[in-house]
Amino acid sequence: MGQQFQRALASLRRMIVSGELAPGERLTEIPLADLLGVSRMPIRMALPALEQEGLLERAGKRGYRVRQIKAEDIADAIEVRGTLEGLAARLMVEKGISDKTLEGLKACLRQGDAVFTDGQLREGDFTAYHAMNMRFHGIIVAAGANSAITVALARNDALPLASANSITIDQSHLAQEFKRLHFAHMQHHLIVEAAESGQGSRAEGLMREHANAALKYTDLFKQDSPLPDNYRVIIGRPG
Amino acid sequence: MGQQFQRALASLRRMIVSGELAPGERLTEIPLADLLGVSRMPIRMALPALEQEGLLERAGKRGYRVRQIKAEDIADAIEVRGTLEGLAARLMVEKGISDKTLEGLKACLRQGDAVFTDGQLREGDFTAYHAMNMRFHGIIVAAGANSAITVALARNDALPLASANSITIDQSHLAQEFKRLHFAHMQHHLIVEAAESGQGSRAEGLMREHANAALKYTDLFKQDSPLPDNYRVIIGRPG
DNA sequence: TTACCCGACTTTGGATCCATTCTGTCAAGC
DNA sequence: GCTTGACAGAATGGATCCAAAGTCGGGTAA
Repeated sequence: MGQQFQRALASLRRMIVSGELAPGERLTEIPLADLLGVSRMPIRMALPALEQEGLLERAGKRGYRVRQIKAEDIADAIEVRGTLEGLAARLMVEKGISDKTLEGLKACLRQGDAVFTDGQLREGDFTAYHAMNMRFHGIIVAAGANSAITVALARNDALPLASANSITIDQSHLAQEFKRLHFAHMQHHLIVEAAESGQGSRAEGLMREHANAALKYTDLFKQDSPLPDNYRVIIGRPG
Repeated sequence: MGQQFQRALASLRRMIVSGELAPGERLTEIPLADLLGVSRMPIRMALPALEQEGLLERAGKRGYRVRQIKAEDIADAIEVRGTLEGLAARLMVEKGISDKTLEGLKACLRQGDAVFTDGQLREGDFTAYHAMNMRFHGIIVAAGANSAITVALARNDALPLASANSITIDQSHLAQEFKRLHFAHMQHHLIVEAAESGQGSRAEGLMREHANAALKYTDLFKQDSPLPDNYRVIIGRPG
């Protein structure tokens, strides 16, 4: 759509996710318009969009407030993500996995292997893993060839920490985090192995379990403040 | 939100679902505003909302067009619905089904039994079944107590014929349709039996399969015209 | 002193106006 | 004859204005 609308939407989204707009804070159109230097109109378009994304909720009959994201919300979204991605994995196998898809997945495996085989942490390892991980999940969802899954996942992934497009790293325990991602990558291997063998149901189960690789960090949200400084969030855009 | 917006949204939704606005038809704001007797503003709010619901799609950089709903889209949405409702059923069992929930489900079973036990068709049977069916599915989703499932299902159900809130009846084969619904109701019985016995995984599988009770009618959409006259669609609102 | 009602102010929803951008058509040039 | 470019018309995005609805506070009466 419009330039101003896109800018307002992106700005508000960023301010909410970063905690600049505190959970529970009431948002009214005019102050936001002044703050962002636009008229009320782009704000009026953006607020319902952010409500759709689950970042805002209506405050009574008038106005919106920033939604308090609870650990439970993220855990719920991760469970749904695992279920839907599991379904996609099974459908991918049942419909017959194409050579191109299989090659794409194997390329992801190789890229992940390259990160982990030298056994030591290097600058850029996390972003490299993250990029590969997004591709891996994206390929499976696309190969599931079910439009409703794609749509449902896109909406479910609006909660940043629930999405396969973001990973959260505890920078004060890098070695441990490295092992955690390594384990997740071994799950990638098993998923591809199952898919290649035509084991759709096994692929589904593995994919479901794999979503839990992110679950550990939902505890962080039991505090109502933003993430502690030692955590780093990497968020990417699908595709 | 506003009165005019709600009216515009409802009117447009009805006109799209009924085929009054043909699939592929291009929608521009001013003619729609004139048609509904409102200003452009409510229309401008309604069109993105209908795009979110999957009833419209963007037509290039300017304007929207009515989305062509394919049989495949509905089949996809039904598969996702079965998967998510299955997840809800399992969670309901695993979290411990409450007395109130169980009693609600059993009430649905009794209401359904009342429809089928006298063995003959009566006026209002389909609407009675439909009301019960909505409650049954609603109770299970609510008892799953996973907010992401609720949200995902609400969005997935925007396609009318994919939702548990609508049933489609072939009025030229009423006796056969009666049997079809009877079979679906027997699945309800099995689901409750599994839930009561703590068989979460069995409940999940049954619920998944149960979604297919609606699948038969996706063939109807292979024609690009609206439904034949002998089909009757009953659509309800959840809650 | 407390509860209820009335009024003023704030905020949102709707309409209209203006500017920008896109699209389609027609003509000219290659 | 086909392609490209320019111009005109139309549609959208953004801003401002107006009306209606809601909320908050104060005052009065019980």
